Amino acid sequence: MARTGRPREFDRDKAIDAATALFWAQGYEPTSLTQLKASMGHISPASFYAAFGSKEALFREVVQHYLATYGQVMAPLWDESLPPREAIERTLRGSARMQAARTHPTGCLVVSGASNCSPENEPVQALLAAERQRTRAGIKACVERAIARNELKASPSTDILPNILATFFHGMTCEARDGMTVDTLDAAITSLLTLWDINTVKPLKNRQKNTENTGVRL
Amino acid sequence: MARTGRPREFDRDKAIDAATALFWAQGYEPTSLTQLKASMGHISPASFYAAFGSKEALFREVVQHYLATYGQVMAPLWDESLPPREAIERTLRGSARMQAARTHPTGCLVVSGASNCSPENEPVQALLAAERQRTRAGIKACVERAIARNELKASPSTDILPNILATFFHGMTCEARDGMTVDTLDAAITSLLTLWDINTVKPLKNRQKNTENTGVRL
DNA sequence: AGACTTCCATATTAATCGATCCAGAAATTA
DNA sequence: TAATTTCTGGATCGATTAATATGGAAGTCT
Repeated sequence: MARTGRPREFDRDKAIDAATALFWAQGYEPTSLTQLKASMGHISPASFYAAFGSKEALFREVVQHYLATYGQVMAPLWDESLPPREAIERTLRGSARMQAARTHPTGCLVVSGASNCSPENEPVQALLAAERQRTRAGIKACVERAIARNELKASPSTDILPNILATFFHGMTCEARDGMTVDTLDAAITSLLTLWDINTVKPLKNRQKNTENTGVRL
Repeated sequence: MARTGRPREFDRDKAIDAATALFWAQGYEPTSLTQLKASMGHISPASFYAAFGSKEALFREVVQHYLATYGQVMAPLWDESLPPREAIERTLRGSARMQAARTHPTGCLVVSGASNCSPENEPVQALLAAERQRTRAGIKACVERAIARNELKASPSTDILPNILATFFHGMTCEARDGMTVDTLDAAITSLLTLWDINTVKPLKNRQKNTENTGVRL
C-alpha cells in the first residue's frame, strides 16, 4: 500500500508496547484513554482514534501482540515434534520465568487482563476466556498424545491430569503478582511434574533395545 | 447503643449481601455506586453514604462479611484439632464446592475482587493481597505441623508443597469462573493430594497398634 | 405532646469517562 | 509549486463517576 500524506509522528509499535504494559498492569477497564495517550507520548485523541479505532480495538491488538511475543512461551504445547512431557515442562517453566520477570508487569495478561469487567465489556472478557480455553485444549492434547504414545497410562488419574496442570498454570498468575519468585515457581513445577511421572508407563529394563524390534508385539 | 430517631427503611444486611454479589461478580472498580444503590432497593445517595461511608468502606465491610461466611470454607486451615492433611483436604474441597456453586458468583472474591485496579485504589488491592498471604501462611503451617508430627518427611519436596497447594488453590478461581464443575475440581484435588501422600512417612505394618505403646521409643 | 434524631428524595457538585469534531499545520506525491 | 493526505492541538460531546447539600417527612425518645 502506497502511503501518502503526512506520516504519523509517534511510533505505532512503541505505542502498542506502552499500551500492553498498561493493560497488563491494570487490566482493561481501569486503564483510561488519558493514561494510554499519555504513555504513547501525549498524542491527541484524534491521532489515537485514527490509529487504533477504539479502546477495545486497541486492546484486541495488544492481546495479539502479547500472544505473538510473551505468549510464545506456550508454543511448545503445539509443537508435536516435542515429547509431550517436555512440551508441558517447557511451557510451565517458560511461563513461570516470563510471568515472574521484573522487566514487565507480573502475571499473565490473558488470565488477569479483564478479570474485573462490567457487563458491557463482556466481549473483552470472552476474548481472553477463549484464549484460556485454547491453552487448556493444548495441555489436554499433550497428555492425550502421551497416552497414545504409551508414555502415560490411560487411567482416571491421567484423565484429570490436564485439569490439574491448567489450574496450577492459571494459579501462577496470582502467585507471581503476589511476589513469588521464578526459583520458587520452578521448584514447584519440578515437584508438580512428579504427578506426571508416577503415571508413566514403567519401562522394562533395556527397553530402549526393544525399539529395534519393530513389528514385534510384546 | 440505644438507637433513636427514624430507623432506616432498607435492610442493611440484605444490602451487604447484594453488594457482595455485585463486587464478587464484577470486581471493585467496575461496580458503580448506581449499581450498588439499585441492588439495595434504589436507596438514595444520602442513605448510602450515611450507612456505609464510602464505596471503599463498603467494600471492606463486604470482604469481612465474605470471610465470615463463604470464606469459612478455609477455617480448617486454622483448626489445630484436625490432622494437617485433613485440614488441607477439607479446605480445598470446601473451597471448590463453594467457588463452583451456581447460587452466587463463581470463583473467590479474595482472589479476583480487585485484580484489575488503577493505582489510586492500591489500598483495596493490598487488602486482598494480605488476605491471600494469610491463606498461604495457613497452608504452610499445616504442612509444617505435619512434618513436626512426623506425618510428612522433611525434604525439599515438602518444603515446596505449600507453594504448589497455594498455586493450585488460587488457580481454582480462574477455572471455576471459566466453568469447571465441582466434580472436576474434586477429582483434581484427589489427584493433587497424591503429592502429599508420596511424601508421607511410611507407616510400619500394624502401626496403629503401636499407639498403645506410648512412651516406648521405636 | 414535644423535642430530637435520622431517615428519604431531589438537586447538584466537580471530575472523569470514552469518543467526536474541526481548523490549521505539516509532510508527502505528482 | 500545487494538490493531496493525514497529522496535530484544542474544544467539546453526552454520560457517568463518587460524593455533598438541602429540605421536609417520619419515627423514637422523654
